[in-house]
Amino acid sequence: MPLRFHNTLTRRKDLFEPLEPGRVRLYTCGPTVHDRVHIGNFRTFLFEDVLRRYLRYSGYEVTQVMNITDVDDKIIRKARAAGVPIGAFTAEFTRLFFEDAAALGIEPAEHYPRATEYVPEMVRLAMRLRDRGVTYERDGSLYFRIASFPGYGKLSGIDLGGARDGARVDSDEYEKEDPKDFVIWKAHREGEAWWDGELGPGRPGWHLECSAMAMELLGESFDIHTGGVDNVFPHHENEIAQSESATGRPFARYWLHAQHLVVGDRKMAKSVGNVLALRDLLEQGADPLAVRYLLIAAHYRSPMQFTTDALAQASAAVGRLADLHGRLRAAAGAEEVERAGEADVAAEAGLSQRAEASFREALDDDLNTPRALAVVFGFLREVHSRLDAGVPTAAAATWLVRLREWDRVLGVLRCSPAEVPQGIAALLREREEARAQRDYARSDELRKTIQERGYAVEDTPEGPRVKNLGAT
RNA sequence: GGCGGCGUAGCCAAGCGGUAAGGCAGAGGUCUGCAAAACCUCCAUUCGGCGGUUCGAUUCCGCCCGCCGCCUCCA
Repeated sequence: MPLRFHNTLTRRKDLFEPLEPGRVRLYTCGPTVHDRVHIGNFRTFLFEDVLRRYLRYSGYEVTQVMNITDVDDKIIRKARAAGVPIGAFTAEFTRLFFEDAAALGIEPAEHYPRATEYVPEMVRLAMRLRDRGVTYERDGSLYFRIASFPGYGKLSGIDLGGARDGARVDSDEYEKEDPKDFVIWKAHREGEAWWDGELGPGRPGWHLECSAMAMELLGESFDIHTGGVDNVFPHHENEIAQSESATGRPFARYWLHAQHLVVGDRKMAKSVGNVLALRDLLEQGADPLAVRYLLIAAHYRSPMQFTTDALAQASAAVGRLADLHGRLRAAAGAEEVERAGEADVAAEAGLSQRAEASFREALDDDLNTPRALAVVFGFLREVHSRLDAGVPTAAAATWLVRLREWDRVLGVLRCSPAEVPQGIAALLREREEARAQRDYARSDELRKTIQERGYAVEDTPEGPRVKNLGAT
């Protein structure tokens, strides 16, 4: 089954073929660490996480780069306002970003380059552009002349010819030949961070960062470049212009863009004032796995509504998956599971194989996570049904393997077995005794006590089953 | 004004030419000391509206309505 992605460059679903067989080089635009990253941002990062996970699931070795932009206008302004050195300011928000990313189960990328650590590379790239004659200088700043790049606009579809009515022009900028020309190197201004070098005192433009770091870590041409839709223009368009002007080679071959998370019909954004950080939701008692589930439950190219109601629904869905996981684990037994191990595919029941084929088919089709989840739930129902009918544990073991394999991509399964504390176990034993003696009043009272301590008891033919209600 | 996207059941959300996936919520049932879980059944003659193309359209085309994003830093 061929893997296809919707490519912003071609506006079609293109067959995916990496430059180097078996290996994918992926550049994902990361956060600018001037504030806490909100869940709208995380929608994109989770899309990228599922992307890398599915590429690996499909057998590719993945080299992912996610940049951390740790110097820009906003950072400089905010750090100064806070009276904190820029380095300390960004270090804190970088730490918080990694903390939230880990809570959401985002797999670490191979590289997290900081812009401030790649200034020499950026200067080198800027020099290459200058040598090519596609730049010009104004008051110590270096600008890229977009008129020099015939392919300008191929990503975003903007038409260079027409003047831009309604487009505002940054009054802060110095005179440019064309309003769309962009800065490569910003001349030093009093009180701002700056570097010295061949280009004179100043700091790199934002677009230059990504180009330089991508080329440095992935090569001049690589496979996939991703980001939010709001990056298509001008950021990604400019990256292409400067990168391809410098090298004369294609930059990224597949451009994938995630749609926004929407709250009350507006995109979630600081400027709108409707942002929610992961921490806000956790403080309201949300399960990070439910947040993860919710954010990958819609296709990445569709705008997605965020409501607390939808989050509660996601939580219920995650709970059902956890229940199936627990039931399979109990049914299979540790020993069988280990023997079923790796990918005992041949021994798997046809159910698993059919479901696996559908699962891959869904994700091969431009990473259709909602469809993949529908497959998982179809499997869930069928497995429960067969378990109700009393299947042999060997089959349960293969199903358990199947479910866990899928979770390598989805990452929504609770993996901690939720060990039952001693005190709870004692209460459970006591309750079982009461039930044996048909003392149901006592039994119900004990259930209530156990529940107050955060555990739910469910009676099954094989004995009581306990669920950790506050589990993460 | 230019470029792009969205409008599918109470809610979230797939499908995009062959007669509406999945989840949540809801109703009935099986099971159960009770409860829960699980399972079974039901829950959009209909996909913002109006036309058109077609044997057939939620899916293609046109127009209209509502909404959003980018064009300035932005996931």
